[in-house]
Amino acid sequence: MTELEVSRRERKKEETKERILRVSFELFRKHGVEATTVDQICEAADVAKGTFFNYFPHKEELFGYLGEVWVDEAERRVAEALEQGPPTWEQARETFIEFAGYYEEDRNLGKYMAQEWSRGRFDPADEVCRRWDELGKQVIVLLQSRGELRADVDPALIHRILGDVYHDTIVMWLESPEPPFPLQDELRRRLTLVVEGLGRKPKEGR
Amino acid sequence: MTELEVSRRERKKEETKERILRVSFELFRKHGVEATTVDQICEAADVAKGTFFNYFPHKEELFGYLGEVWVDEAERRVAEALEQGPPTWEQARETFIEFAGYYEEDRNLGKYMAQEWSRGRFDPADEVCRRWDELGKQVIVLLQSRGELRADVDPALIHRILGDVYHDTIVMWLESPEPPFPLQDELRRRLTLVVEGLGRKPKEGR
DNA sequence: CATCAATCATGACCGTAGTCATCTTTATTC
DNA sequence: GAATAAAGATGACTACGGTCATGATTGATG
Repeated sequence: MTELEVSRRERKKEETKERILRVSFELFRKHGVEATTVDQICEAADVAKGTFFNYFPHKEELFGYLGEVWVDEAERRVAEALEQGPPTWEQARETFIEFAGYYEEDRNLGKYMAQEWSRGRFDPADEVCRRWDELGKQVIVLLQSRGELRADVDPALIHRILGDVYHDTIVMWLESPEPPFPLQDELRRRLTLVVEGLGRKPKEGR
Repeated sequence: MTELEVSRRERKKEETKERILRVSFELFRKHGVEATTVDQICEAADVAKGTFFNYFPHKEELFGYLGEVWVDEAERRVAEALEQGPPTWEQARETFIEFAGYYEEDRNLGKYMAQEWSRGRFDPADEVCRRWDELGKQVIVLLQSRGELRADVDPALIHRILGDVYHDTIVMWLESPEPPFPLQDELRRRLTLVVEGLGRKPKEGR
């Protein structure tokens, strides 16, 4: 059985990796991320500490895997939305607002993720970050070319500004006392407000 | 000499605290913040590790003192600006843009401070944060009451959005390769763009 | 099956932030 | 000035993330 199918070695590797990931997120959900130590994870996954770091060079690397799953989904949904034809601003906005639902589903983990993002721990050169970034930029360019946003402003700038507000709103929501305000409504409100300066006239004078 | 003037004890305490602060920032400037260990600081300040933590419960606490000096200055400059009469949006903007000069003066330290801010390490309940926050909000309210910003939007929301863009621009500048783009010009550009959605009409149609 | 090379697992070890019981210095009281 | 109490200084110690030389497993080869 030299190359037929996956070798036992490969299988074991996959199993170990899966196991580490599984118990990690179990512990993270139960006790929080900061409160979970690598030692605990290793204990629960029944591997030596060194083994953990063979698979994941840093504790935070674990989240790369979550991110991958997440951005896959995001790309799928955007592509799906685009099949319906070129989007209006409102449609694009709603699509991105829906992604924020992730944070509502798992607030604890979301909190950590948002922090990690804030502190620049997600390497911008990292594939997940690149893809998520690209996704936003694509949509902005498309909206510009459809006259939904003014075309005389650098799309990267628009993207960055909208991204700021998006991110900050989520952080604010994560920090707000229970019960938190409706995240998606607030996102809609803020994004709309800002985008009025980026090519959409306010619907009412001041 | 029971209560006449400060006791030797008090003097020594002050001296020690000052010495720790001084050598800390020396080392931070020379080698960077992350690269400077508490042990090194203690060595240079000639105190035991425990003593350091008597004065500063966390390594990061050192920055509270920088922040205080900084926000004092900021308050002074805003008050001074307000003496000239109620500000236009442009004047207010310029005042705040000038504060960003701090980051240009000491990029290394600025980098760390911005990171710390991003990662929410600055306790919002902390006095420095509260004061800096208050400063921004005051100016927004004033601008609104002068008709410089639309009054039908929650000032806290405007404040937050402008704060996002302000902060993010600084972070982007800190991360940009040398030589960095002109920070203050970029701030002016972005803040203006965003504020157009908050009550100022664009000067040109799209 | 025996041998060998590559790969993977292991836990002792390191550096760093932060804690704590203990000892030292200072101010007070007689 | 000796005794005492309070405040402060100290460094050994812990917890945690991360490294690395070494040993065990696996797959390939004759």
